[in-house]
Amino acid sequence: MSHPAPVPPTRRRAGRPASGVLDRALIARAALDLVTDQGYSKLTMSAVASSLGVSPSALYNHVGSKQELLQWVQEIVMDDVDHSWFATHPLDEALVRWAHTYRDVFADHAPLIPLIAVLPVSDSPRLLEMYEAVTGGFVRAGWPPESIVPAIVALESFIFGSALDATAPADIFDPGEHAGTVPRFEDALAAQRATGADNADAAFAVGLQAMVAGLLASRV
Amino acid sequence: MSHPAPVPPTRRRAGRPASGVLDRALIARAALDLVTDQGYSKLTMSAVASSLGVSPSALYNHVGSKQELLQWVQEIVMDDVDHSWFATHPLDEALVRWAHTYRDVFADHAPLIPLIAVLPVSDSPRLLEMYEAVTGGFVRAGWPPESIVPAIVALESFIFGSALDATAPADIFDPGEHAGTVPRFEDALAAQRATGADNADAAFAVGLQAMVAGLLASRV
DNA sequence: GGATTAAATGAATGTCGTTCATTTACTGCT
DNA sequence: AGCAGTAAATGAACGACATTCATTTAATCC
Repeated sequence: MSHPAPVPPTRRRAGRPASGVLDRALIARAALDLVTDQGYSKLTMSAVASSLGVSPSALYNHVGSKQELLQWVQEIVMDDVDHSWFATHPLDEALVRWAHTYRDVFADHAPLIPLIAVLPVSDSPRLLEMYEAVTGGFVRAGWPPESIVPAIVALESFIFGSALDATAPADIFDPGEHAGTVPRFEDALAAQRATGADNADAAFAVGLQAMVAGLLASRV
Repeated sequence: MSHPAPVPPTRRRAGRPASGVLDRALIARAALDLVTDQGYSKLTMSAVASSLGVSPSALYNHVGSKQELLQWVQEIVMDDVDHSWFATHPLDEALVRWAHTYRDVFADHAPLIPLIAVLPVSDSPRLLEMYEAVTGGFVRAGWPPESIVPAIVALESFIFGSALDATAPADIFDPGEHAGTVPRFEDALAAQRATGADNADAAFAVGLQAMVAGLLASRV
């Protein structure tokens, strides 16, 4: 999981080092590793710098801001979203596969969601590549062009929301001190709990099914 | 919109003031006003304090943290979500009404989304009240109890995702420098644009229709 | 080989949320 | 009425952070 920390035992003296110490790939990788084993709350510029054996200000020779660094992380992480099925499978199956991998990736990277939801795609070639693949799936299924983007955005919205939801504690719906004041909700909750299924997972599965079916049925 | 700033012209001296200066309602209101006319980026404890004519540390006699203050804002804002139709209208109509108001509210309060998506409902009586109303709608429509909570969560996930999406700039999908590399996507984009409809709004409408129809059709 | 540029250090800055010692007034008890 | 305890202000201070800047050193370009 985590890479060998390339912290040199001897302190580097000021001035440009003989061999390049940093570059975009190294910094992005260090950030991702940090996130992977310590979470986003520990992702600070200082922490990234120290894991690279470098002072924080050195990073700014390569990256403009922490925001930009987060975009680099997003780019890497995006690789785990599988859009390959759009070229080979029926649209509904491809959508389900895509949505599941997409949601799983961002459930592990929830803090990126508010970022990516608002990020211009031109800043992220891989995002663009993904959209091209997904669009291809709709086109091959015979969808009218003007309905494709809204359908993708609707699915993505559900995916992002579900990824956020997946990070919530399991007992989030426990009425606590207000028990008894919301009887129907408590019934429904108990019945759901009795199924043994994880609530977030069940909601995602059922919602995805519903939306895909609903979209394909209407093909507005 | 914004209330008269109750900043006293004369500086208060240290020590407990004769008449209560702060309370929960005042602080929450000040925060909401600040957000309403300056946005979340300007919502700092200092700004809230100064709009109340008080020093920042004074707030901490009433609120435990900024997080908690955000929860107070969320509670107020939640009032604009309309769940009244669940008692009076067919389930599908009530869901659409509810979802629209819910999404509109949080489109104006996007920074609250990551908070509420993970907030224990026991911390928010109004949230709980809303769930009771929504659950009532499903019950009256004859839904099996164990399917209700997942359906609500699925809809909520879509709503939160759509609210985030609504805050994105309109030209977010412009391929920019990568124009030409994603032809099918660019076609779809152009066709959508030609409809004249706002993309986020179209996506929300079509996604909501699809999910509601899909859910009601399956009633898992 | 000299000028320019790139890339490091380390000190410094500014913004925030939050804590703490201190002061003052309200409240409850006897 | 008087006193103890608590509540609610002030203002100074702290600790994280992201970010900037002056300085130093090495690579690169002409």
